[in-house]
Amino acid sequence: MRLSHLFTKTLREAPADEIAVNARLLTRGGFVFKNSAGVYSFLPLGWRVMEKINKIVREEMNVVGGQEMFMPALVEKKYLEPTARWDLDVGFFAGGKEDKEPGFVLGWTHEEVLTTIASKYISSYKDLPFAAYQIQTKFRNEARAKSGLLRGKEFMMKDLYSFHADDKDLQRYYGEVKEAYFKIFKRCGLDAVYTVAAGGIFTAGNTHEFQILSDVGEDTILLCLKCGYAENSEISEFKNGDTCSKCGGNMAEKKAIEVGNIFPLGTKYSGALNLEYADENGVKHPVVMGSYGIGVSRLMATVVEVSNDTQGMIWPESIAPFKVHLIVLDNRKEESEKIYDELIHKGIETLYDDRSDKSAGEKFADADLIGCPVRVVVSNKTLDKKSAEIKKRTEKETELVSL
RNA sequence: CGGGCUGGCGUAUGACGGUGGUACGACUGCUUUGGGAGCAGUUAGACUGGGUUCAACUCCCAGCAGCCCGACCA
Repeated sequence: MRLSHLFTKTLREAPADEIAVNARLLTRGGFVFKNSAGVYSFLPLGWRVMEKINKIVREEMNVVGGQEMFMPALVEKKYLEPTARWDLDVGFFAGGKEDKEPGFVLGWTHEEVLTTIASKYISSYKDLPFAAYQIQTKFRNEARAKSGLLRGKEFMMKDLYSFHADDKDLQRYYGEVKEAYFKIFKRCGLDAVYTVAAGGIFTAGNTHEFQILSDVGEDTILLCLKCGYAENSEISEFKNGDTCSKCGGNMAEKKAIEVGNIFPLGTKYSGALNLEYADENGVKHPVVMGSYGIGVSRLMATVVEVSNDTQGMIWPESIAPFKVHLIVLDNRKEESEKIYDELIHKGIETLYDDRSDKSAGEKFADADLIGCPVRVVVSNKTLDKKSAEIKKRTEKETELVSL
């Protein structure tokens, strides 16, 4: 991609009304555009990052047998009435202007929708287990959108749902998804803390969250500094400084960003929506379910929050919009075009700053802001030595490589 | 949803209640290219609606919007 063709531009200053680091940097870099509070567009650079994250998520979901699908954003009343979730004050209700009552809600979760679909196809123990997921925009009428992309009214989520014959099989699968989640966050450059939490409006039992330690996080967790056991403060009986009941270590209170969560749902939804299967003896049982979410847009913002410096974002290679940011100085276009073609030919994703009306300093500043892992400079200075200069975003030193 | 703060070009600011300026940015052209270049030209602003006043960007009220705190929260 040539910077001269990219329709977005970097901004020298962040908008006055963005405080959160993720929103300031993503906006300045031209990754996102705030349309309304808590409602963002993903611009070409931001969408590339989003799709890289989604690709990682897909790969790991497929490893645990997740079947990708796509469900409607418009969820009709009849789906949520059986579980008494239609009247919850969570979603944006939708209907025609002349309708007396809204007939739909913009989907804020899809347990009921998929359970209803599954009930048409699942009837025997032979049909179980299975798991399906989607990556889709979710809509929640947040009373208070905040912190840039960390809490929005509209956001990207990966939601996986699993269906089992019994609780034992659910627990087996739950463990597999847990491991898949750790891999996803690791591949995105994040260390997640597995945290015991409350079920909220999804289940009566405990659930588990994946938390990324960060002072801007809105969750507070109690984390054992020795064994890593963690509980969300909303259910924890630990206090800062207490002794860990698992290993005797020290429990520390930490702020964290919740990037994922997994729920052993049991039969709450299958029961309400008549999703049953017949066992080997022909006896019917409700299907046992689990659901598993990752806020993928929040994940992107979280990476920015934990990986940046005064100059800009620092993307891990796995999700960077481009691997290489190629800069040409002194108008040495002929040479830089050749290098660009070569990089593209080798399949190396390259953002090429071919602009001839920008100063060297501005190009460097933009490269630092956008935060691709490797910067390559071609200039009189490097070409005199028949070379190009390479610098990693995470390092200060540059090195010359011959052409 | 309760509370607070804020509301003027993209950003930062100046103007006593009396003709809305300036700097940076952005745009056009030319000259430039190793850390946000130079010259010239251009662009663009008082959230909305009421009220007070001879006169409102300025004061008052309401609404709206944004941010922040809290409540809430897959």
